[in-house]
Amino acid sequence: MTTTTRGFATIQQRDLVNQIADMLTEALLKGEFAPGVHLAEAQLARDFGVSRAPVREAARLLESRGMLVSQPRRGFFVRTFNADELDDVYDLRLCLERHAIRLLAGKLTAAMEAALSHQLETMRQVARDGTAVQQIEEDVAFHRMLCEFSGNQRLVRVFDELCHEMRFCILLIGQLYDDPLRVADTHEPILEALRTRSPDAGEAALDYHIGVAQQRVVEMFRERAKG
Amino acid sequence: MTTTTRGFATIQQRDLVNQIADMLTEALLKGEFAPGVHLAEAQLARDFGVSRAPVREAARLLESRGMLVSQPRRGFFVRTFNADELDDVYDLRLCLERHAIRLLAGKLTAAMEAALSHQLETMRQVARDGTAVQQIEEDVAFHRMLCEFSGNQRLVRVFDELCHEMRFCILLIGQLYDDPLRVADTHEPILEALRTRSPDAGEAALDYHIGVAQQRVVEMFRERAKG
DNA sequence: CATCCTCAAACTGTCGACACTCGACAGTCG
DNA sequence: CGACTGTCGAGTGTCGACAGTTTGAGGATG
Repeated sequence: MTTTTRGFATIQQRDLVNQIADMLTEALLKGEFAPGVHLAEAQLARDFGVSRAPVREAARLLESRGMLVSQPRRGFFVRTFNADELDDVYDLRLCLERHAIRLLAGKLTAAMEAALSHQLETMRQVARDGTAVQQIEEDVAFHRMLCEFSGNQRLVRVFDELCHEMRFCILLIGQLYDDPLRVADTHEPILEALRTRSPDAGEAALDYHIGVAQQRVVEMFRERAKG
Repeated sequence: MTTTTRGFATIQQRDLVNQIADMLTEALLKGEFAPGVHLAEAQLARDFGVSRAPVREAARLLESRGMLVSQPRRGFFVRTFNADELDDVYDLRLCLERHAIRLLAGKLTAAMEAALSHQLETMRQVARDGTAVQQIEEDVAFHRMLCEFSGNQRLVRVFDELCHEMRFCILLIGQLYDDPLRVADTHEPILEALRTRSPDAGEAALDYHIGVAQQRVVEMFRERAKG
């Protein structure tokens, strides 16, 4: 949140490209476009009431995020995931977070610990009275903090990319957590390992935590593909 | 394959966007644009003899690859790296390759081993009578194989992104290897560890190999920034 | 009935044009 | 002399249009 010297919030003059990208992203996450379907630029441009140029650029943006794919002279299509690709995403995510927690264990500050604790509390809160989307977002936010606090910004960027793809798949599945409060609790061992500055315990906790999620999500995704 | 009215087979007309992206990439890697410099769309369009639209899209592509950055209403600028960012890239790369070699150790086939051996031989060849660029490319190719053979395609994609950035920095530095043949040889322990299916030895070999490169490259980069 | 061909509609790739914004510079006022 | 304002050129954001390509339907053909 930036402010001027007078305290006004700066005018957020976002360009059309980002607005369109956000709206497309939202639509994709809501499942309004079936995987593999063709997105016609002209049609989208009409829908948004703009010309094709910004739509094209927004589509390129989403392509770079792995949500769309393009074929020359044929245009953009909604990215299709198969269970193996999703498995790769989780595998890579685990790789990143293990690394992050190993780095973090050696440099955890009181402020970081407080932030993580607070985030865990937020997760428990939305586990009780929040939507499924909120639960997922707060969950992601916790893991993102681990990456941020690791100090490797490049790692955070990749993590964000992977999250986009995971969200995409998860919201295709529909509801994810059967017992959100229990899911929130399974983050406690990770934080506990960090408190004791133990990278090995941290890795182990992560392995378990993400492994369970991976198994569950990929399995559900595989089922959905059949049905 | 398109043909002219005269019936001559014309060169496969690749997308302008990709052609421009490739030429821009090449120019960037050659250091023809100083880091931080502003790239004017209209000027580039004139240089390439095309309109601004494909230039814009190519620039977006390079932005997603981390070689350019854009500011709203101001356009595209050549990405500036600082030594810390480069350090992050190497750190992440090591993280990926460690994971790859761990996966690979459990599934190495004879064909994979042969391919890696062959690549190592190629590296020795260009170490004797190749250019610095060739040496770097064959080196990268070896490491890329490790990622590919790991079986995680998503990991390969991230590796490729990181390589783009590393090339970008390395060719900014200028010459890298003082003794290319020795550098090629330091890949042998990695392959040897794989032959014995030992993930731990593989990680250790990688840690050493990449650690040395990281230290050297980042150090040289830091020096260059001062001088 | 299956296959090939023709053709029109739809769509993408590219272009040139216009409006608006940003930054620099000179001029004005206190 | 310093700060503010008006103006101007450069450059981006967006648009509508055109040309060539892809697609799919429907008819012709074996």
